Amino acid sequence: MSRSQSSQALEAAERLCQERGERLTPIRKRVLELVLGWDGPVKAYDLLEALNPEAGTAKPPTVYRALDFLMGLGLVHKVEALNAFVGCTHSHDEGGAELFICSDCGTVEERHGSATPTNAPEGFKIDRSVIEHFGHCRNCTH
Amino acid sequence: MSRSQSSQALEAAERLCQERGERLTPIRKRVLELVLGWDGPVKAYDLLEALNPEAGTAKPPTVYRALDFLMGLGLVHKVEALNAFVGCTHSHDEGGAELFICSDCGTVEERHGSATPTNAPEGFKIDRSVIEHFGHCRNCTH
DNA sequence: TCGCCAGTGTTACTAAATAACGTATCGGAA
DNA sequence: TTCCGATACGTTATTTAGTAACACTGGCGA
Repeated sequence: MSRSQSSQALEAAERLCQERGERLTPIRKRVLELVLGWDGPVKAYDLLEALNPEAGTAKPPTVYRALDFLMGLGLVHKVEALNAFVGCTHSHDEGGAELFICSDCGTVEERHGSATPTNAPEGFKIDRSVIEHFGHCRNCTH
Repeated sequence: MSRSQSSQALEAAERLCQERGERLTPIRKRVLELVLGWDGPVKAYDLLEALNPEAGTAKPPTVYRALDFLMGLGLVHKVEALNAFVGCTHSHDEGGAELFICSDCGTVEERHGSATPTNAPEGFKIDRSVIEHFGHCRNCTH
């Protein structure tokens, strides 16, 4: 993610927290910065490592709590198939993201598709959808 | 999954292995039986536990190897968001499944939707898609 | 009969995530 | 001001998930 996108997302996060009466504490902000600045999806334990030279004593719950918080605000998405996390620059109120993940360069594109699939079982009420496409992005198919 | 579905799936597995020159060994068959007979998605370590009274000394690689084999044949799918596995009674040659998972009763419905989403980034070539919908099935919304 | 190879056994380890509980800080009510 | 409750964070320990690496075996073809 580019620097400008990243800082925009940070500002958006500040605003979002203000609106909702949530606190973007230093740890949370730092984790968000790291996720946004990371090249591709990032593992929780890599975040932990990145966090530690500065924070010193961060342990798994620290980073998982921050990630949970950020996911709650929709600022970070989890890539379930990778056990990894990606930053999100979209302003999406509701609804899940549809992720396109390049297996070569690791970049993740996010789209917001139609919430309801055409072929759901009758009467099935969807709460949350996980949609992750793995393949090769435009740059990597050349 | 009902008993008849389960035994049909087992027969289909036998046939499929025959066709492909693969061997449905006792362990693989037993794991498939367990997955098919399980009530909802099953965790690898639960399979391991279920396996052990009989096999005695099964260890993680045993069950993961069997699951990998069965997934390769499309007889089992992994639910990425749950780190769990479900049996598959469909005969689908290619293409990923779309799963509808009831958070109440745990049942999983499998559909095979349109392979290509309408809103993929330009030039993105999809290899594999993970599509998992969580919610409430018809029976559990009443 | 030899040697390969797929399948399995086994040990050990890495990675991912959470439970449970203690501590600090801050803002509002008494 | 003091106390209280809530929220966030620190810390220890444990559980859950998955894999690497190597040894062994039994069948099958040369």
